[in-house]
Amino acid sequence: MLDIDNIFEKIKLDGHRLTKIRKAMIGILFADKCLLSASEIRTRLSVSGLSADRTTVYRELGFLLEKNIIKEIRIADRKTYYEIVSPEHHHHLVCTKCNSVQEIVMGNHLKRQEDRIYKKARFKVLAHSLEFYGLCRNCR
Amino acid sequence: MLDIDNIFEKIKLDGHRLTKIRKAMIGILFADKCLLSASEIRTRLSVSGLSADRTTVYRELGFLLEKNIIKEIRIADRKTYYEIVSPEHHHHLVCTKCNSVQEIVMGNHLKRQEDRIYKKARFKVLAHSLEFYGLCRNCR
DNA sequence: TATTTATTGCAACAATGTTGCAATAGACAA
DNA sequence: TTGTCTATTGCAACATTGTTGCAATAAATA
Repeated sequence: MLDIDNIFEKIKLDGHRLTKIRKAMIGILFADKCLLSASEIRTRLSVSGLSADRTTVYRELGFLLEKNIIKEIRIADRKTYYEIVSPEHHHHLVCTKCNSVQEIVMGNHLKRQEDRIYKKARFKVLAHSLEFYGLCRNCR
Repeated sequence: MLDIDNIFEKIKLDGHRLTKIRKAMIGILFADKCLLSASEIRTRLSVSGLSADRTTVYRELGFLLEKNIIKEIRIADRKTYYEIVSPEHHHHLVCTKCNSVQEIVMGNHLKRQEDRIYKKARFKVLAHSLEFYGLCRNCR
């Protein structure tokens, strides 16, 4: 899932259509390495000359989520953000001053915790969300 | 912050009033050890005979957040939940089948990661959010 | 070019959250 | 107990996010 053309191909092979809006949305999410909200995506679409209804954007996000092309992230500002699924599992460093977001890769420390949770609480962890909030290099 | 009466006292010492709704909301959040949404809190209020406007509930939640009496948690169902601030830092195990939520205490594993983040990315972590999703003991 | 149906836009709705303003009710003093 | 002050509340009105049904449109293939 590194190349945008692989994504396009996969969608077609699954019997779906490569519409202008779909291609543009994937392109926007692919190009922009930070987190984007539904309304931000919609704004970028219209900036690039493609006006899409709110409904369409949400439905397309649902489609891309289902296809595991993007994933949803909720951070402390109460909004829902989306990002392209990347091969490397990562977390986010959210600057509470300038709102910038960086990615951070963290080894398998959590995996060990999850094993412990299973032993201790009999709870089978299938996924987790971890975000760090603080001050980025520039805002410190 | 273990005793509800300490909370009441602190509020009065700060020059604020102990209204029926305020006391009831703190009582509800204090009694219920799981996460509650704004509308759930409002429902519980009216069940206990206190009808409060939506606005009032949100304003009171804002007040309690400011006073650091409660904190906000956002989990993957897109809702915002609240819980009493407890002395022990903990995380949540959210069952994706029955929606139950348990707390889990995790030592200082993340602290070590946060030091590493500072050294590596020059990002000063001030807070984090970590939730685990999976199947609880009963739903496995 | 014609056909099929996935995708889109529109209208209408639901839930969550916010703001301004006038009315109400805690807390305290007399 | 009563009066005063002002923190708190309710109401109306609004903004944002997200969803659903249905008819119109436009990709993909023959």
